[in-house]
Amino acid sequence: MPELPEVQTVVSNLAPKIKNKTILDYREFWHKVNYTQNTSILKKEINKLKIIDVDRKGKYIIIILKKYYLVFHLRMTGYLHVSNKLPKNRKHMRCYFKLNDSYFLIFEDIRKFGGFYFLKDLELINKKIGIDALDEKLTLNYLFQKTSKANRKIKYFLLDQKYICGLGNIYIDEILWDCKIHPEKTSSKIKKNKINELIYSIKKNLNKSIKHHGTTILNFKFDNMKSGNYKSELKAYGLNGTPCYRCKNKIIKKKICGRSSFYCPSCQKL
DNA sequence: GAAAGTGTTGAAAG
DNA sequence: TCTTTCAACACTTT
Repeated sequence: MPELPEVQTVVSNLAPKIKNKTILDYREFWHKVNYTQNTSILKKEINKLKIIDVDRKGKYIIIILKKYYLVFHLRMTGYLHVSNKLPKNRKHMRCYFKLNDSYFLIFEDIRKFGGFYFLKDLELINKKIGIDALDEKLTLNYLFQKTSKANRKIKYFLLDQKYICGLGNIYIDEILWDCKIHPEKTSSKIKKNKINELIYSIKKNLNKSIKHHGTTILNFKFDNMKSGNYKSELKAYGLNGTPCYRCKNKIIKKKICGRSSFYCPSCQKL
C-alpha cells in the first residue's frame, strides 16, 4: 500500500519497459477500474496511444501518451507491472493494456480501490493535490503559510494531499518522530523553525526510502515479487512497545485521525 | 467463526 | 467553510 517512495519505485521500474511502446488493446475485468468511465473513448482512440514517458505526482502514476494521459492510483493494494504473460491467478486482475512488443501492462488490485483516469490534460489531478513532497517548490514560506492557517492536528494536515502530496500514514509517523513533533499537535501552533525541520525530515525520510525501493509492510511489490526493504529502517511505525531509538522510552500506539499512529511520548511532546 | 485491523481517498456528516 | 468520520472492498489477524 504505497506512498510516495513506493510509487516512485513503480515509476522507475515501469518507465524503461514501456517508454516508446504503443498500446494495441485494452481489456477490463472490473467496471470501476476506469475512474473516468470513458472506456468507449479509450477503445476508439486505441491506435493513437503511444507511450511517451512515465512520471509521478504525489501518489499518482502519470503515463504520458501522445494525446492523452493515463493516471493510475494504486490506493491500498494496487500492483501495476509489465510482463510478457498474464498472471496465473487472474482473480485480482482488473485490467490490462496489450503493448506492441507482445508485453502487457497489467493492473492487479485485491481491494478494488485502485484504478486510473483517462484524461486529455492533468487539470483534474492538479486541482486535487498540492505540491509534491519532493518538489523544490515545497518551501518554508509555502508550508508555514498553510500550517499557520489550518486548525487541525498536524497528522491530518499531512495526510491531506491538497497541501503536500505523497505522504501517507507510515511516512508521516516516521517524519514526525524524526523532527520530534507530536502527531496531535495543532498545525497552527507549530513554530516556523519547527516547520523548517519538518520539511527537512520529509525530504530526508522519503529520499532514503526511495534508495531502499520503498517499504513493504503487507503486500507492496513493484516487479514480479520484488519488494522494498525500507521496513528495517523504520523508527516509529509498527514499533509500539519497543524502546525509542533516541531516548529509550517506549514507542506507543494510538488511534489518531482514525489511523494507527506510532510515536514516542517522551520525544514528541504535545 | 465473528469482529476488527489494513499503508487511501472522497463523500458525507458534524 | 472547515474538520472528522466512514464507506468503498477483500483479505489477514485477533
